[in-house]
Amino acid sequence: MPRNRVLMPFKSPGHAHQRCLENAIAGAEKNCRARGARLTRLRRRVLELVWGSHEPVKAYDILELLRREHSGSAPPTVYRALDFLQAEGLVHRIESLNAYVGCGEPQYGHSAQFLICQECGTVAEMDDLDIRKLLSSKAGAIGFLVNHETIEIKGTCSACQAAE
Amino acid sequence: MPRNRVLMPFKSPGHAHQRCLENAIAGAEKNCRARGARLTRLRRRVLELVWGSHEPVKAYDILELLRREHSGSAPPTVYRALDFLQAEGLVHRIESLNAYVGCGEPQYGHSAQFLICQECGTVAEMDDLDIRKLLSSKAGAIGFLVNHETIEIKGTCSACQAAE
DNA sequence: CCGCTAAATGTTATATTATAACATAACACT
DNA sequence: AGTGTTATGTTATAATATAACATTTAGCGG
Repeated sequence: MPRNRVLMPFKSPGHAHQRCLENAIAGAEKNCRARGARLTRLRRRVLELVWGSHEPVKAYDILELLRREHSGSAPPTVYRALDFLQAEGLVHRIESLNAYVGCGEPQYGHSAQFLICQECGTVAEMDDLDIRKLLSSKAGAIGFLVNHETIEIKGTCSACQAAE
Repeated sequence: MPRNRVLMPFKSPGHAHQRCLENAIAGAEKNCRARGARLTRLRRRVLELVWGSHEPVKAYDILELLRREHSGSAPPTVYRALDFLQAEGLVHRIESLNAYVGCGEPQYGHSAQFLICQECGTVAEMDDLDIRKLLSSKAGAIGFLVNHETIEIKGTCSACQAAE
């Protein structure tokens, strides 16, 4: 496995999202089965809604969609499902946006680096060992032991730069 | 100026906080005067409250303190002051905590890296060029142009490690 | 100093995000 | 089927943040 990868690239012209989503769900099913985690109907549906795009999705937007399918949905419905999905590493929370994105490479509680395009809203996920190593070493230089990283980078993706 | 620095170290045993706070306020006054920004009574007071400790302070905690001094305080009072202070680089918002910390080295809109101790709540601010360069280069590798970084690292500070 | 303008603050209301607490239902295991 | 556990439903409320408009204050040219 390459040590530095872009887990979710910015949409290429030919991005087949239906396929992308199906892969994500299938992967999630497999992962959960392997670990004995229960990816229930509701949780899977929330995962699908988060994966609806490569843009961050807000909890209350998910709620609104859920309510169309099942009127008994309420905030806890969504937040509990998101908590589960996060714990399983199937989605990530973008702290600076109060929103959620699907994870391209589920891994129990791993952290990653997010590139957020301020023009189109698309988010790419990197999982770069060099970055983690450098942060760890810089923190270590003042005796700090790293447990978890939140790295969210805002800027302009290549497609949007080209479009200017 | 050294290119990599820890702007706010974890509390050393002898940390003289009164002095630290006074320096911060004096520096802010100077900075604002130099730039024609108006550090009003209210804004300065909010800055003092944020600098009350090296732990992140929440907007509504500031509000409660303000109300003891002036009953006409309301959420916008606090959020406007915080917006100003952030714009001037005098405080930073910690996205993952919905809270604010004073900035040790005010600089118009600069970004930084935060080390947040999960034991004692103390936050240290680093402003490390190597980290910025690496992030920029890794993002650049997929054509992404960086505008702003949010880097918040949670873990254990050296004092708390020693105390275990 | 006066009056004008722009900026800051006051005030009321409300939007947005998230969790507590307890009831009910579904599941997994014997 | 019985029982303990996990998930979901339901109601209420907490915590965070902003909109919109009124009033006050500061800066500045005259």
